[in-house]
Amino acid sequence: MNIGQASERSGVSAKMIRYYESVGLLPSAARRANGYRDYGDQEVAVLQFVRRTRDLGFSLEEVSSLLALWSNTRRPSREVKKLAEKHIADLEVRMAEMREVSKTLKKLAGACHGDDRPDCPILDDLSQPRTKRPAAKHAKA
Amino acid sequence: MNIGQASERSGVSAKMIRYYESVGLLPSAARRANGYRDYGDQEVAVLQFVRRTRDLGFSLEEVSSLLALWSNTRRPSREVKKLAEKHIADLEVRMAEMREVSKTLKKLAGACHGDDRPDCPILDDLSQPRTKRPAAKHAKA
DNA sequence: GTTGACCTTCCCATTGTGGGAAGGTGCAGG
DNA sequence: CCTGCACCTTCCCACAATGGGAAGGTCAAC
Repeated sequence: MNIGQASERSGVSAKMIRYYESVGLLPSAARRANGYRDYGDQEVAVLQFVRRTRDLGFSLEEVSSLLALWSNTRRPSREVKKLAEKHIADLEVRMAEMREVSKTLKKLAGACHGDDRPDCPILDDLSQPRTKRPAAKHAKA
Repeated sequence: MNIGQASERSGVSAKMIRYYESVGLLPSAARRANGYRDYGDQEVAVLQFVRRTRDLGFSLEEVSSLLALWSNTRRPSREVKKLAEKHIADLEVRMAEMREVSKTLKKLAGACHGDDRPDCPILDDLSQPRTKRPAAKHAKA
């Protein structure tokens, strides 16, 4: 089947399928005489796996590792679990950072009248030379 | 003072100061005869404001709006509060997505022995053609 | 006058995705 | 047979925000 069909069935855009192939996440697809990529059910299954793994927030690098484990029938489940737990820990860290920020903002927003008047504790806080805010060293969130 | 000093005092890297200027977040800095950018306490205060606002996770576009409000003494605090609340809502959405994913992964990881054996509920789940997983439509996290 | 610490601009890489151009292919209808 | 449309191909650009680093100018101290 063509890439369009594979895209539709897997939920991965054609653009992304080509990209995944180009960065080596996926093996080079078979080509037909006209140069079109050709996919079978097996390939679609892989794409679906990638899609779901991405949906769970794993990076492409992690997806790559999971794909390798998936296709290795002698993998130790330990490896898989380790990746999952690392990702969970990652999520927890980011959620904690976000929770801190959210808490701070809620407190500030709660103290702001939010009317026509210009005085605003939010801006006041942002103007503080040094804050006692939890020092979000790398608050990506 | 030079950009290095301003960077140190504001906590914004020299690289970023130049970048912020280049994208119009900050006005063009004054230049000395030798072409070096020149900063005063006022500029450093702005940089600190940007830094703290970024630390709270606002995008550069939002920082830009907040800067404008900050320097407008006749702003309605309503505007500021609105931006803060939008950002809070944003965080809540992302945290909710992450929580879902985290919950799913914890359940799966909990069911995986994590030893030398290859059988693994995590991979099994990722292989499911269609999951009942909360359909994280755009789980960026 | 040389060394070293600054500064300048410019380009590249990151992560993952989409948009779009320019051109080939293949099928259906006229 | 030709045209049009839908599909495919590759290639480049853009995003957001940041860092790395090259090539070159400047300045102060020694």
